[in-house]
Amino acid sequence: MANGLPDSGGNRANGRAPSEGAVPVGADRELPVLDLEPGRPAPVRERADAARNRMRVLKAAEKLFAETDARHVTMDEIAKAAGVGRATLYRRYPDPASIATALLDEHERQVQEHILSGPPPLGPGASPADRLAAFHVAMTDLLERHLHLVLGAETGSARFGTGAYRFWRLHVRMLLTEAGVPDPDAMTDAVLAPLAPEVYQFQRHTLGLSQARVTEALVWSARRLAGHDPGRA
Amino acid sequence: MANGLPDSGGNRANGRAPSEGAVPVGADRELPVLDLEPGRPAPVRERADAARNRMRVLKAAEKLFAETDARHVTMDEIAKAAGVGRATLYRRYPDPASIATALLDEHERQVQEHILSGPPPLGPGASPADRLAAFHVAMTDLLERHLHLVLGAETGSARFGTGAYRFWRLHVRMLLTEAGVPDPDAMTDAVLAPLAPEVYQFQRHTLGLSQARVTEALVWSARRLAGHDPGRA
DNA sequence: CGAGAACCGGACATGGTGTCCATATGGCTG
DNA sequence: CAGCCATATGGACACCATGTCCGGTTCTCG
Repeated sequence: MANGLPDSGGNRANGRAPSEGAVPVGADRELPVLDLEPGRPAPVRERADAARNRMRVLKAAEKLFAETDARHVTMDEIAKAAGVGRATLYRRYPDPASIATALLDEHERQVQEHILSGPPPLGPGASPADRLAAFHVAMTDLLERHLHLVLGAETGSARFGTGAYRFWRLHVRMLLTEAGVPDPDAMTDAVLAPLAPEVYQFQRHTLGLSQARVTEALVWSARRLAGHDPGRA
Repeated sequence: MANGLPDSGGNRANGRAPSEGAVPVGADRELPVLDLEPGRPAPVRERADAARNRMRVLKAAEKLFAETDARHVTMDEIAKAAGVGRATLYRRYPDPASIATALLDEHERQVQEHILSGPPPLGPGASPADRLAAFHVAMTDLLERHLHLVLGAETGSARFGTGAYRFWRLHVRMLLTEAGVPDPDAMTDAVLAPLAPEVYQFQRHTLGLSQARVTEALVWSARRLAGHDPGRA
């Protein structure tokens, strides 16, 4: 997975607000995430040792996020596990969340591409209700497979600063608009809210619900909200 | 507000899970929150200086939560602002969240009482759809008035450990069941998710939506989900 | 093959956490 | 009313995590 130079260029600047304003570092890339250039060869050619270390870091972080509570993974631990110094880590990533984001990036991008140009019902062509339902299926699938990373990357309010969230938001807003839902701007975040990683974790692991039940509940609710409405109030 | 000895007895033990299991301190009180005994006079009589200090702490914390980002309020700041030592704070509250919880407690309790025995549509007597709609109105009202406290108390996954959440969950689950919604256990948390303080804050202050729009979107969606369904799938 | 740039990681300063213990204070009893 | 004991108090301590800096090392290009 971490073989396609996932972040050599500048995709760590995807919008997490560290604390108060003050644009982090490289505030180019205004696009949500989405920047479909398969393999641009990095601005100045990455040094071999740097690449090797980045891979080690990514691999170690992946492991840590998976094996321990992703929300309490620390830069120190990652550095130790990867066998590099902390400063080396900070050179590339400002915090654990951005490492999780880097690991998550390609998976999210994949879903995004399917949404934009894949086959229906996830891609264009189906009815808004069907697309919204398919979106929920895809998202719960993503959550199920990479929950630890999502917990590491998009917890709490950080979620809303993510480039990924901007993308999901745009998409859902469009679907709700097409479906004729009253106030799409206000509805969108309500529709997206159950996909917060904390909610999914609570349902799956505290409540013990199966993935299928969670997914089906969301699908049902998607259809109910965006489906043809035979005379609503 | 903080005049009725809001927490002299033992309501700080309302279920926040600090990190990993290990029941905090006073694991009596298994009830959600709800413990309607107007003014039981505290186990052993609280010392006067203790009472005075607790009031000072509560007042200072309230101010801090309101004036600065509630999620970054620290025990140190509260102690300094209240003019007491840190250890004094720790004696009563394990972390800032539990202080926010204490401040929030009576407001939430009030809503809970209205739900249990107030007039319809919030209280018993109305249709499930109407009650769910009224619930959302009451909740957004609570969020609007005390967002800073909720952000301090129920952020991220902490929300789910709260006694309050258990109560809301029970109530919504019942309404959804009555309304004939398919899998209430899975639906409930999806319905509750948009009421997470981070979501509300994002809608109100990042997006700039009015309270009315947010509320109405939730009300619409509540009716849509729990309303009479002319032949659902 | 050598010079310069990029990278590395140990060390430092800072700030928050949670706990301990000697001291001060309040409430009860004789 | 005085004295005692339990409780409350807060300064100090040890720990952990964060970010940053700088001297030394390693790579790449000419």
